[in-house]
Amino acid sequence: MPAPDAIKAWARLMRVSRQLIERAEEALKEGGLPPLAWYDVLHELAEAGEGGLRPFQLIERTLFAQYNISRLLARLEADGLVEKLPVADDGRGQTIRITAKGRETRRRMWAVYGRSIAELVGAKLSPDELSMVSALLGRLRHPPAGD
Amino acid sequence: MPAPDAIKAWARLMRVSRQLIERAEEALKEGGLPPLAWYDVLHELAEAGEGGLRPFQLIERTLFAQYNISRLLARLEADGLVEKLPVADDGRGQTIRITAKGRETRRRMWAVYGRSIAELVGAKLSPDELSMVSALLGRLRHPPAGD
DNA sequence: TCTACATAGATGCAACTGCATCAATTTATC
DNA sequence: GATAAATTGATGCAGTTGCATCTATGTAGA
Repeated sequence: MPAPDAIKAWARLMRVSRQLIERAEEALKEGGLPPLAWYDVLHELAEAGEGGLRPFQLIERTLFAQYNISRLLARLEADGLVEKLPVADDGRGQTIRITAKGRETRRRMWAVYGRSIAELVGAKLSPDELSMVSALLGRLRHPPAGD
Repeated sequence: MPAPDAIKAWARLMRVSRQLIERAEEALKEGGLPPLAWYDVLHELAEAGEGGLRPFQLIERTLFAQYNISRLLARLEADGLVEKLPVADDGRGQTIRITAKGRETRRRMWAVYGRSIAELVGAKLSPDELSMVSALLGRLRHPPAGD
């Protein structure tokens, strides 16, 4: 039903993303570091700064499922990488803040993860091609991204 | 460490692929159909025809882990979608062949999956852009694909 | 205010994944 | 041909995910 061009692009997207994720996970594992999902959360929290983020904000940003974030945060807390603070004006919620140890872990992960990105993507395409990829994929996003 | 362009392309790739997979899985689930992974295997087996495929060939084609294929095939067999045949010249192995019911399931899955591809990708980019995506992603593959 | 409804987050249970390892062959080496 | 090494596929166990549901709190409407 879809055009052959669309099927091919879809297939490439599926296989390449799977392959790249696997490579990046592998590199982290070899470095004795936590999986990619931890990085995503630590990254968002690091960017958020001292104010931290509510779990539901992490869900919006990372696209992880609610129960997934809930348990991931429990593991991160157990490892001392984040802390859960009660939030003043909403008794249901909590604010998640990254700890110093969390920042350190994120830094060590980035040393490996960043290298993977550089090798797997940065070294394979020219700057022009990279921004072309970003632009085209941005159109596939929901909602579409213009840049 | 990687260039900002590379990071952005990577981030887009990660998020878009996650999002698209989720949408496609969702559509299948709503149709009361099995998950994407089943389609991948049934598709390969349907293309292989009566000769079938060895599990290790499926691993090469789909990039699933060995234990994953092993158990997925057990489920497919339990559902009567594939059959396992002993292979003459190799006592260790087996040949997996899709059944009529398997072909039928694949067809019903494609009706939904194909529509997802058309909507999520085919409708978002022009034919030129689609082949551009395929070409660029092909370069990220290992080994790189030329076309 | 009382009741209904919505939202934030956690959790029991079943299914699935990842890891390590196993058993059964086949292939290579001597 | 005998022994070691490699390959094929399965599986026990622990950790994770998905689903449904639950508790607790907040919000809206009569």
